[in-house]
Amino acid sequence: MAHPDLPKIHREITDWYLAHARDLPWRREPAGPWAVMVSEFMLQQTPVVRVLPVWEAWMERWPTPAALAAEPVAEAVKAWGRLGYPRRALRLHAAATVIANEHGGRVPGTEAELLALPGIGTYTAAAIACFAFKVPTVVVDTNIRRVHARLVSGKALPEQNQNAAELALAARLLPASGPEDPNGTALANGWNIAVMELGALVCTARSPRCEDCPVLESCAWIAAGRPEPHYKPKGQPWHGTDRQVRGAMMAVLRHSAGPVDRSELLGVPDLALEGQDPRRLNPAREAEPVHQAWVGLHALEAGAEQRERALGSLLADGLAQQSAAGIGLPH
DNA sequence: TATCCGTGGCT
DNA sequence: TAGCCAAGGAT
Repeated sequence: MAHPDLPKIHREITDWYLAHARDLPWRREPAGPWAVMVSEFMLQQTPVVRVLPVWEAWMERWPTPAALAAEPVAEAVKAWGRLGYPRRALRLHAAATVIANEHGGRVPGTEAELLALPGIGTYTAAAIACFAFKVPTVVVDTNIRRVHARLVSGKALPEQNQNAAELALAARLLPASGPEDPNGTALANGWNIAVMELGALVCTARSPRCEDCPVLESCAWIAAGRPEPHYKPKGQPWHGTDRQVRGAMMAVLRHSAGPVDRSELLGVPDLALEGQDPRRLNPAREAEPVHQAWVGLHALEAGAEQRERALGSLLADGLAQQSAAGIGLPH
């Protein structure tokens, strides 16, 4: 698409958004910056449908950064549940603590300030600034990159690593300010969220619903005959990895009332103890999450060395803490 | 810069 | 079914 009719594309995509956008709670008034920030942390690499219930409970319990900062980080990790990447819970709690202590309890509104907070990188800083503070900035996430790659560059997928050219393209595509919107605020905000939503709902990675696309006629990828990706995406191994072991250990820690015995967490189950530990082996309590978490951990094929390594990394990350009582969630 | 970091639904 | 993929960040 050498000379895209940008005003036309802007109108088609923003009109599509007005008609088809999901009604997400962090987009509703009066959802404030904290609501947006919590959603952005949870949405890092996690689908909306899994975030929704956790976000609702989180905002109910911790309606402000100060409320979260006032509680032990273990509570954040437990409330994070099974969203995955629990380090995000640590960082959200840490960011809330900085906000409470250094920003008067209010989420800062500039990208530079946001970028300085733990767990906030380029994307999240831009997203919070744009969505919560209406800053007309360039937002680039995986959805937006994919839409741009297809619509403008004629490729099936964006490059594996985001590069300067993509950022420049995103900046070029941003609607310019007009007489009714001198700062370009509403236009930029509406455009960013609309393109992201289009990528999430229509211009999806695997089975794009091109028949529902508002800019099908302008799409360079369609014009090129929908060529295949020019590379093979790298897989994300799981079975047998340290991550799998860490996940199983975290499940045990999340569901345990207090610290657990280190050797037990590492075990290779001690058959002599079976039936004696009410936390994990009492048949009457089989249905309890903590029991299932223990069973899941012990069922892994990982050897002692790998379990040691996984636990060591959890301790190093601050997701687990060692005390005289054993291994528990951080305080 | 390449790799690591969870979880589960979908194709 | 096995792999792919999801509003990334830190190192």
